[in-house]
Amino acid sequence: MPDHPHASPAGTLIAAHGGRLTRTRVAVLEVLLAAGQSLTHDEIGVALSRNGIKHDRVTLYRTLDWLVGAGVAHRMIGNDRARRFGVAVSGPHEHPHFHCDRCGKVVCLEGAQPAVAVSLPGGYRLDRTELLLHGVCASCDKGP
Amino acid sequence: MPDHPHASPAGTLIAAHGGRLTRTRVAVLEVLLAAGQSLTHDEIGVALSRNGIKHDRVTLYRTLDWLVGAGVAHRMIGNDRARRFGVAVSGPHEHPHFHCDRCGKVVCLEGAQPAVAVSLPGGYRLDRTELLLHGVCASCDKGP
DNA sequence: GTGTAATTGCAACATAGTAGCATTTGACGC
DNA sequence: GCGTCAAATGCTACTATGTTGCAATTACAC
Ligand SMILES: [Mn+2]
Ligand SMILES: [Mn+2]
Ligand SMILES: [Zn+2]
Ligand SMILES: [Zn+2]
Repeated sequence: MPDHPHASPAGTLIAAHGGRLTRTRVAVLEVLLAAGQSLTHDEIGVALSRNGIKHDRVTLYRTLDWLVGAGVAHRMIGNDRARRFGVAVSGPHEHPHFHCDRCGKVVCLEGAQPAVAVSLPGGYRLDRTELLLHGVCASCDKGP
Repeated sequence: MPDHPHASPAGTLIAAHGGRLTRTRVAVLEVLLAAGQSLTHDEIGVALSRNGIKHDRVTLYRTLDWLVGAGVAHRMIGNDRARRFGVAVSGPHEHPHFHCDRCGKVVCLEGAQPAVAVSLPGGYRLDRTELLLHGVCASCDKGP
């Protein structure tokens, strides 16, 4: 719908992955790019509305699925059973994450995943490792 | 309901944590002790039924919550959004876990959690770390 | 045995996500 | 620009997983 959607970094990213340039797709990716942390489906929906983007719940789910499938975004499940989405900056987010066990917030941490030396049972195939630090975030630690 | 529920390891464990010895509680813990892996609420329910233990869905949820609160069991969330429960053998399961991204199965791995040297943002409090290995389990790798 | 708080069972509710299908639209060739 | 058509959308239902409120039951201390 914008005159030149390709002009934005979001549009470029989407096009680079062979996806159609749709209003919701671009808007969602812009939200993810602007966010400093992983966001839930709901949080993204609220952000879209704030940006004046009318959208459907299901379309948003499908848009997020597409972004993940295309490798543009990554998805992780929080202790609150909600999936959170973020831009996949370099590969499938090979960095540790912090999960706030109070509010569910997830933040990406700097630094590489530690080298793992764990032996798997026979026949098991390893795809990737994930290091989670669980605790309480700054705002939850203060607040009630 | 059994004549001497204290006689079983399950009964002993529950009593040691100051909990009332109820039929479902003992039966659930026995299922967890017998399982070689973490089980979902549903899988535990099926196991109970197979053992002839009539039970209520909600009671099972509450029983599992109690076991986790008492530190007898631990709970983790899988990529399929289902919580899985296992006996907490030594502390809050300080060992790595393997998650099958195909069927959701979770298995506890031997070995200790690697020492982590990640710096958290200011004000964040770290409670525990969790190392997840993602991949495909042996049965999923064979089967369709 | 009795009293009482913990536990259960049931029905209703909540949240997060998925499926089917008719309608709309982005991209492509002209 | 214009027609074509698969990809994407917007609905409406539906599923899976877990929670709440409350009256009835039960384990256990006495
Ligand atoms: Mn990340
Ligand atoms: Mn474990
Ligand atoms: Zn928090
Ligand atoms: Zn599997």
